[in-house]
Amino acid sequence: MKESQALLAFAALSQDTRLRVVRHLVRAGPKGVPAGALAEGLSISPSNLSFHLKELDRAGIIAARREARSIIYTVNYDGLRGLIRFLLEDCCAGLADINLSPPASGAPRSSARKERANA
Amino acid sequence: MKESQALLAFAALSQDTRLRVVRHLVRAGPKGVPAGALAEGLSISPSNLSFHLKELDRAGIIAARREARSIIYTVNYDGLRGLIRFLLEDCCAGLADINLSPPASGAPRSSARKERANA
DNA sequence: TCTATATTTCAAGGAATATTGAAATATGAA
DNA sequence: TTCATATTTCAATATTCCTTGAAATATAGA
Repeated sequence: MKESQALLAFAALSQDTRLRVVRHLVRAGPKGVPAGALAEGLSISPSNLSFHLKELDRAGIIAARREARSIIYTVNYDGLRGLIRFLLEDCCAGLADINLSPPASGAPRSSARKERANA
Repeated sequence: MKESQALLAFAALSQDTRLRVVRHLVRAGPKGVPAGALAEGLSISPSNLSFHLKELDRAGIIAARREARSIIYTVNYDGLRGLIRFLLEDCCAGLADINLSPPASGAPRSSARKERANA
């Protein structure tokens, strides 16, 4: 994932309504949710939802398919995976000092120790 | 990590200058970088850098310590870890359908298959 | 074809963010 | 204390983003 793509994705997820859309879609799974139901579920106007859906789509975080009169939105798992990988590998863990376990008390030479020592 | 905290973090990382600051600090490691050197390295004005540093700090992504006349900035590893965990657990992988390996060709019932089938 | 439904697009205004340069604060040295 | 350095704060402007409501587009059924 290129940095510019990551910027788009972060921007997409940095807005309350859009984050709620994503979580809604994640819960729904691969079968997806039609735009109308989303707007209902989140209590926002169709036009406003549409604006945010376009943003999420542009960022590669969701996908759309038409089904009769409805447009069904789903999460784009590859897109989310790419963003997580960017955070882990390209952006932030060049140091390998990041693992996902909670900061263990007996952890060896973790930078978190230094931070606490400085507080 | 609360959703509101995640929103702050995404917003913090969704801006070009700030993402560059973070990557710079990650490269520097726990010893950190003084604000002046950061401004030089990124070719932005001290005042503008300061604005963005405050934003990153507010989001819990960096930490600061004073050392004589300089203020040394470091990445806050716990903060970044928290964000990655939010993406993996709280936000997006409730489905467990996300793992970090690239979409394998023989992967079982991955939603990516459905997406390609619909393209 | 005409009508109803589902959604998007567009334009306008309002709100939040980013950039700039000047002034303020904190530290250390002469 | 006075001066120089390192950084932040502030106010003004510029830019980008969000919301709203009205009009446009696409689909399906009578």
